[in-house]
Amino acid sequence: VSQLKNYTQILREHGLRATPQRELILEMLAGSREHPSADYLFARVKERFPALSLNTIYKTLDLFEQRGLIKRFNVGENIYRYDADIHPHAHVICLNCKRVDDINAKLSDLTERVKNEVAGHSGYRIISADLYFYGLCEDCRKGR
Amino acid sequence: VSQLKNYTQILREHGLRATPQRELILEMLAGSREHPSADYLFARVKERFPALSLNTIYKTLDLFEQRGLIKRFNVGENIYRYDADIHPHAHVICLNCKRVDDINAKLSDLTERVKNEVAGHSGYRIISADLYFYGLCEDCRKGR
DNA sequence: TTGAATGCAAAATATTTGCATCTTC
DNA sequence: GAAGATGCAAATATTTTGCATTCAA
Repeated sequence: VSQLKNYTQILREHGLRATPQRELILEMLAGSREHPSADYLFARVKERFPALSLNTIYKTLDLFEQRGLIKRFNVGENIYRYDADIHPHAHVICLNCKRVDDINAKLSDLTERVKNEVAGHSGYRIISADLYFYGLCEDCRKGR
Repeated sequence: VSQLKNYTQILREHGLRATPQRELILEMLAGSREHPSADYLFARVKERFPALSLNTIYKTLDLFEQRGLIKRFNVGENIYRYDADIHPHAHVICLNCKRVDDINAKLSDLTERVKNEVAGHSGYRIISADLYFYGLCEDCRKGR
């Protein structure tokens, strides 16, 4: 999602009504590197819209995903996380602090490369790929 | 898990008491290519142990995973699935019928290869990798 | 003004916890 | 016999559904 466009415009371009809640949810996702869960977004968006319901968060996120605005995924926690960066990219998860980071930019083509390799050698017609790497982040290794 | 050993022996080798429920759960996992969920295992094991509780399934599966007997994972459904094949290997998931298959044997080293590639180029110390590929299985493509 | 979005409440799904009883070693 | 496993019940966590009210276009 381009940082230069305003969110009203982006929503309309995707055939969605521009409500203040939706704009803020999208803004938070686009401005976050944390791959937030519904619960986390609910808490943050509720600060500005105290009457907000979790229902709105879930409905909005589902809709955004259906229109291709965001991606929903699961790193193995049985919690959905959401990402405004829909460009295929792999994730690294810290087994200690549970943070979820994007993979190093040097490996930005990894997901596509691996997907293409599998596509030719599988009984399936492959449409997408999700790659997750588990380990220890720098902070946790240094005991921070 | 070797097919030749009996499950009593395998459990004891892993420091676990051999109860009939555990033996059957392990046998079912080892004999299945379906990557079953807790719920599915519960239904199947309950056929032979009608008093079985879901609690036992979950406790047993957790324990098995802690001892390295099985692997727990999540293909993006918010349901845990379990696999007695602990050898690192990628999975392909049918977006239509939701079946979860192991990747083609020709690509058996894919997970390790990709993991090693990432290990050198990441701020993380990488310990493991999970690769998921989504698409349409042969049956669904042929409209079966 | 009208169809769609929101909020509130309840339900559904999956998993975890507490505890008494029973079983394995 | 003692530590550990099982079963039953209740609790927790996350997501989904139903419906009346409000809002965007």
